[in-house]
This record gives sequence, structure tokens and C-alpha cells, in this order.
Amino acid sequence: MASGCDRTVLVVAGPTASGKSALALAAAQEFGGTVVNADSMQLYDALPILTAQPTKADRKAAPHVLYGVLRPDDVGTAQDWRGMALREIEGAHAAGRLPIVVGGTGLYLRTLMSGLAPMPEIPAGIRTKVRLLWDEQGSSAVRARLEQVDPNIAARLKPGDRQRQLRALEVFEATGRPLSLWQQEAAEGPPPGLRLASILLQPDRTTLRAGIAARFGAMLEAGALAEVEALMALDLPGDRPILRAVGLPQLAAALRQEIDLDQAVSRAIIATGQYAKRQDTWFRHQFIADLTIRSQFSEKNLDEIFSFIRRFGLTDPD
RNA sequence: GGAGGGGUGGCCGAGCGGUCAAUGGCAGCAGACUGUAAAUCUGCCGGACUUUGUCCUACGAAGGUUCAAAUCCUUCCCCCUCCA
Repeated sequence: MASGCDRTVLVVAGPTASGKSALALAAAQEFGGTVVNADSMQLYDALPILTAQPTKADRKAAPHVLYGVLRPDDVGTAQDWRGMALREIEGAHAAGRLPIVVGGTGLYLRTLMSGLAPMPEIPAGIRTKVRLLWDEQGSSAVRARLEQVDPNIAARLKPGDRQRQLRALEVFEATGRPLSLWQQEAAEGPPPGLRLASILLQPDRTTLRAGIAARFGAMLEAGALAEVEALMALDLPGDRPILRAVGLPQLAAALRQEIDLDQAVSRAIIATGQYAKRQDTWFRHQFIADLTIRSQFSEKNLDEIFSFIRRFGLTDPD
């Protein structure tokens, strides 16, 4: 029923606690799929509970890939992920399985679905150099340099936007070419030979918050504090992405006795809700889904979702 | 019972006669997003309008002083600390 030689990839997006993973698992069981992680934090081999990675039982019920594949001190990037994801998608197709890409990291999904403008990798030395400039000479030094070197990007970026300004500067320092110029080149575009079918879960904020609070309690019971303690014991450099996992700073502060656990929990829940809002805004404005479901995933949605997938067609059975 | 210190917008908390609808922070709402994105950043945030402005309601309550009060005075209510 699939046409030509295009092979279907199911993409499942939505904010945290919207039920993406459960949906992916249900679809994987129904259609013989492999779940491919598109969540920047679940990529790491740390905090499996706090980052809501699939459980052993989930992994047993269907193949799951790209979970816990990076070391805690690794620095993953969107482009790295795209490469890994494409390999896994190919592998799944080769095995006759439906790849189901699922995750809440909008940028990663975009990287897969639309690609990024081609750009060389930035040497670590230059990255640290640029960060030192910010830390030692202040944001205005970075700003001044950026205005001189890439006025287009400077005009676009707010002076307080540390991450993007540093990125822009490091690209120039490494390549001698402004980031704005690199970005003008056409993005790689969607991967050839694949048909992407996307589902977006979009529950209302109140539902999400209730889900987040309930889930956080379960995470604590499952041992979230212990894994936080173990990660902190590694004493990683402060710039490692995994240290930015929502809930980590709050629980770490409780472990250090700076705040009490109740306080840490309520702050972590709030922070997660704020994260969900950012995701929601991203998906609402930056993501075009083939099917949008305006509720948290549940059994009730199965018919609609499964028939959508069937309509789209599964992997070409050549 | 006595001596002090307080009660400020959803919360915390500054202000202590005019430039105060009231600094900050938190929460909330909205938004941006091309390689560390669970990141980073921006705007709004008493109410109503004709929204770089006007009006109304506001700083525990009620009175009072003053051209003018969240800010001063009086009484009352409530909270906290210390002494009994």
C-alpha cells in the first residue's frame, strides 16, 4: 500500500507529560515499530528516571533506540542527533520495522524533518575561548565583537541571549565567515526516500500540569534522588548539557540541604510546567503536524491514531 | 497585663508626605527560536477605555491633618517577638 520506494517514518511530538512515549509504544506494538528517541536529555546515560526514559518493561515490549547512548560528560548537538537518528531509521527499515521518532526536543525534530544549513563543526578550543570572553570580559565585549563581525546576526539577537550570541561568535571565529551567511544557504531538507507522518499531542496546560505533578511524585518513589546523587558525585564541568535537566538543580539543592525536599519538589514541578509551556509554544508555531490531538494520549485516541497511520501507509514491503 | 515590631497588588517584599498603580523577586500569560534546545531569550502582568493618554479602584478598617497620605495623627481589628 505504500507508494514508490518512499518509506514511512512516524514522528510523535508534544510537550512533556503529553503521553508521547506511551503513544509511540502502542504504535510500535501495533505496527511492528522501533521507537527512536528525539529527546535531548533522554539521550544521556544518566538520570533515566528524572528524564522519564522508557522503563525496562517498555523496552521489552518494543525495541527502543537512542536512549542512554551518550555519556554524562558528552555534549550532544542537534546535528549529531540527526545523524544517529537517520542511521536508526535506516536500520529499522532494513529490519522491516516502522521507525517511530518520538521526543519533545523541537529543534531536533526540525533537524530531522527540514535539516539545517550545512556548517563545519566548531573546534572545542574555540568554543571555550568564546565562553571565556563572555565570562571574563562580559556580555558587552561579546556583543561588540559580534556587531563588528556579523551585524546581521547581532541585529537579530537580543543582547542578553548568551547561548545564541556565543554560537554566532564561535562560528565566525572558527570559519572566518558570519553565521548569518552560513544560514543563508539552503538547509539540507528532509531526508530523501522517507515519508514523514507527524502526530502532535497538544493537551491543555492544566492537564499537563496535573500529569507533571503526579509523574514527579512517581519519579521520587522510583529513586530519582539516588540517581541525582550519583550524577552529582561525578562532579562534571558546569557546562555539560545533562546538568540542565529540569528538576536536577532543584533536587541537587535539596541533597545539599540548601532547601528542603518539599520545596525542591514544588520548584521542580513548576520548572517542568514552564518547560512544557515552551515546548507547547514551539510546536504551536514552529511545527506542522499531519495529525494534531488536543488531549493527553490515552486509549481513547488509539483508533484515530492507528487509522491515521494506516492511511499514511507503512514501510514499503518490497 | 507590659515593651517593642508588623499588616502593601495571586505570593514574598521595598517604599515611609508629592515625581506611586506603587522598585525587586516569584508565580501566571503571551511570544521568539537554524547545531549545549529539559537550553537561551523577549514582552505583558489592579480594572476599564478613544491604551506613549484618561478615568476608576487600591497599600488591615474607620476617621482626621494637609493643596497633596501607602507614607503623619487617633481609634479599632489582626499577627509576631520579648517581659510578666
